[in-house]
Amino acid sequence: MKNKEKIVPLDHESRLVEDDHHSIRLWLRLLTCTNMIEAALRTRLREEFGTTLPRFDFMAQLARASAGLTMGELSKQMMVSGGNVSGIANQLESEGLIDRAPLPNNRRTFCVKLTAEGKTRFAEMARAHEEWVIELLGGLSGDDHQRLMAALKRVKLGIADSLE
Amino acid sequence: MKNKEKIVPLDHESRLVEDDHHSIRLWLRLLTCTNMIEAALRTRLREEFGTTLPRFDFMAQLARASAGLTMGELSKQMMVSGGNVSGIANQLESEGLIDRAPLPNNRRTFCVKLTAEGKTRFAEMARAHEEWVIELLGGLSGDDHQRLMAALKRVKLGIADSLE
DNA sequence: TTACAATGTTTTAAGTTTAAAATATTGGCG
DNA sequence: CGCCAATATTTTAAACTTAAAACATTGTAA
Repeated sequence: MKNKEKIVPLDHESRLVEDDHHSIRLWLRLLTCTNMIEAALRTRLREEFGTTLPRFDFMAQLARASAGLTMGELSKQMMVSGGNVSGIANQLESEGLIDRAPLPNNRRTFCVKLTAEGKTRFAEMARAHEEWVIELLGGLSGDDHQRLMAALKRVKLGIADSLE
Repeated sequence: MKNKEKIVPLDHESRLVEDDHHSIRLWLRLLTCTNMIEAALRTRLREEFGTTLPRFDFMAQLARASAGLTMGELSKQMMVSGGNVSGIANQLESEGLIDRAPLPNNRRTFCVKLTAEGKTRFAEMARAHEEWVIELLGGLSGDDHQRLMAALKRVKLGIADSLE
């Protein structure tokens, strides 16, 4: 374990070895970028608003759906398990930020919405969140943005395809 | 909640509304792609090898460090807490997949390595893992790969910059 | 030498997350 | 109607994760 001449930050790409397939390299780079952004957003949400990324995400889904969403829809959109959204919903409900109303035609489900206070609180967080993301991705040119969006769209479609 | 004419998979991008900044759109697309790949890899590692992503990651770090690593080095490279690697190491050790050998000159630390069985098991998993990643990213052309790698490199550098 | 700061790891307590089992409700079909 | 599969959600158990405290060892400096 000799000293390195240059200290470089370690991350998932350190896992690479010379003969790894280029798809593995791409995947690890994708993972590193996402983890870095997530870590920054998580830290700031905790420090500035005393909340977590999953809770912000939960509220963000509701902010976009003024008619409300069911637990199942929230689970799918957030890409987390049903049990997970149950837990988050319990927290947000006990803090008065969301509201679960029964649906008349189906007693298995209910309609989850932001309360008035929830909307206010989310609006503050969303403004800061947008600034942070713009700052984190601000080093990219407009061309980079467009190319990345297009390439990631193909990634997304390719993944969906490969999962049948 | 009317029927859609076409069923599309829901994901983080469902959070978007018309006036979101393009950086937000890019971030959510990045997050969606990463989550989809992670979920697929996690499921397959569990189904085919009865293991988890963190355990795979731990072994992957050791596989490329034939001289072994200390717990601290593993913690840094995996970007997780020390307590976390301790827990994973206990599991893998009790399964005989890794081995902790004392270092003669420093009794605080030890050298973690894959056992012979660990190497064998990891090699099987790594082969499958590489296939899965290639399959998941297989929809991309060589040009796409190169452009994505380059653009994500700029993303990574930009993030590092914006975090001082 | 002794004290004490620094280093390396584990333990602890609290919280998150998942997969799977359990619960409750709906809808179809004999 | 009565049964049973499908759907929607919650609960449970186990694993993961972190921050902070505890523990052990090393290095340093009075």
